[in-house]
Parts: sequence; C-alpha cells; structure tokens
Amino acid sequence: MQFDPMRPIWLQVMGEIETDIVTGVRGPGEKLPGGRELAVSYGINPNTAARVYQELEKAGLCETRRGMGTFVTGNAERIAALREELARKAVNDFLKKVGSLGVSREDAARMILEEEE
Amino acid sequence: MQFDPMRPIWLQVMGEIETDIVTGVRGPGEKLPGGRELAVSYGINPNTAARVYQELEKAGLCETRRGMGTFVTGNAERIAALREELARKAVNDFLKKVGSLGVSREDAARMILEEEE
DNA sequence: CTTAGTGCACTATGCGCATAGTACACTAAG
DNA sequence: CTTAGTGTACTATGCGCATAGTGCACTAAG
Repeated sequence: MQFDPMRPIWLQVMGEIETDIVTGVRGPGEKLPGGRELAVSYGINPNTAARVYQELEKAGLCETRRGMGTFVTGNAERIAALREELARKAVNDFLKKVGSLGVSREDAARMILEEEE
Repeated sequence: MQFDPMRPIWLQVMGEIETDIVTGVRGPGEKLPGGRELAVSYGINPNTAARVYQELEKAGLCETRRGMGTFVTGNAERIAALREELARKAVNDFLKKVGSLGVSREDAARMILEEEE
C-alpha cells in the first residue's frame, strides 16, 4: 500500500482496519496482527503501528490485552454504530463538497449513478 | 474559519479559493487579496498565505505579477475543466469510500436524496 | 523455568508544517 | 522622487509525524 504524504500514516492504516471491522473482514473478538507484524505488512515503523492500535482503542473499536495482543471489540452495537456513522459522514462530506461547487442534490445522485470507471 | 489540524493549512485555504474560482465568486482576471491581507483575513502567517498563492499558480489557476499582486487566471477553459475535475473527484472518492463500507451505488444515491440536515 | 510473542516506554534523528521576524525588489500612484 | 502595496527570499523556532533502535514487563506454551 502506498500512503498519501499529506495525511498521517497511522490515520490511513487506522482507516483500513476500521473498514475491515465494519465490513466483517475482521470479526468481533478476532485477534489482530501484533504491532511488529502489522509494521512489516504495511511497511511502516513499529512505533507507528503501535499508534494505530492506540487510536483504535480510543475509538472503542479494539481492546488491548498486555502480553496477548489487540483484539476487535466484542461490542457488535459499537461496530454497527460506526458503520452507520461512517456512511453518514461520507454522505455529508460529499454533499458539502459538491454543494460548494454549485451542484444540486439531484444532480449529485445522477452523477453517482452515471459515473463511469 | 477553523482548520483541520490533520491537514496543512495552505491546502485548506487553497481549497477555499479554488471553490471561489470555480463557482465564479472570484471571476477570471480578478485581483486576489495581497499575501499579507490574506494572512490577516484567515488568521494565518504571511508565509503560509504566500504558499497558498504559489500552489494556486502551480495549478494554473492564478497568475502572479511581481509588485502588482496575484490574479485569477483569464483562462476560462482551465476553470471549467477544474470544476469538472473537482466534481468527478468528489464522486469517485465518495463511491470508493462508501463502496468499502459495502454500500451499493443505488443505495448511495438513495442516501443522498434522503439524508436530513 | 525457558522461550517466543506481545504491549509498552524511552531516546534520538530527520523532515515538513506553521509560526515570527526581517529585508529586498518591483510596480503604480501621488 | 517618495510612498504604499505588492511578491519574494531569507533565518530561526516549535511542533508533530515518522523513522530507528533498545529495553522491560506481561502472557501463554513448551
């Protein structure tokens, strides 16, 4: 994976794992890779990897057990709430951005259905 | 205005001016505020303000005349192209983000039309 | 007990952003 | 010419990100 140099790496990796969690790729209670292993797989520093898990725990998505590792939270409600929150945020950000360009909600919806890859 | 501490200020101010240009708030050939004035109005450092105009010129949106100021480009095609580019990018970013959450294009369009403020 | 894997804490370095401050060069207007 | 407004070029400081490296404490498995 290659990173956007304009945004902190820990935030970008955190986003990746967040997505894996809300989509079920990483199930509730599942053990996540160790800090050092995560660092290798993403090509980042162990300190940066540790930061990722610290922030995920702050967000209530992971639980850390010293000596054992970091695990996806077993709180399914929290996960469902996050999925809802992320989707709503994506919609609002999009509407705000496209609105500032002078595009209506209806036109935005049309662009989404018609946009080619 | 308050800034997102996770992203460079010059990028955020640049985005503001970009939007003003593509929406016609700042017309082609129009003189933009001086670097020091821009700094005061946004509450940022003159050096950061200068960076904004440097980047806008790199993007082909402004023309700088030493001793006179910075002006919106007279190239209307460039402006129209940017508007198209920004809208397309917003759509693609949105589709990518919402797609990673497991939401279809149709559901995304529906969410946009139904989302409340 | 020993070992491997883990989280955690610490020092140090380099880089870019953002700040503050100063100085210089150019242009238009008086 | 003088002045005000402008872009431009420096130096310097503080901060957070990201890196590198080391060590320690905890846990489970052998």
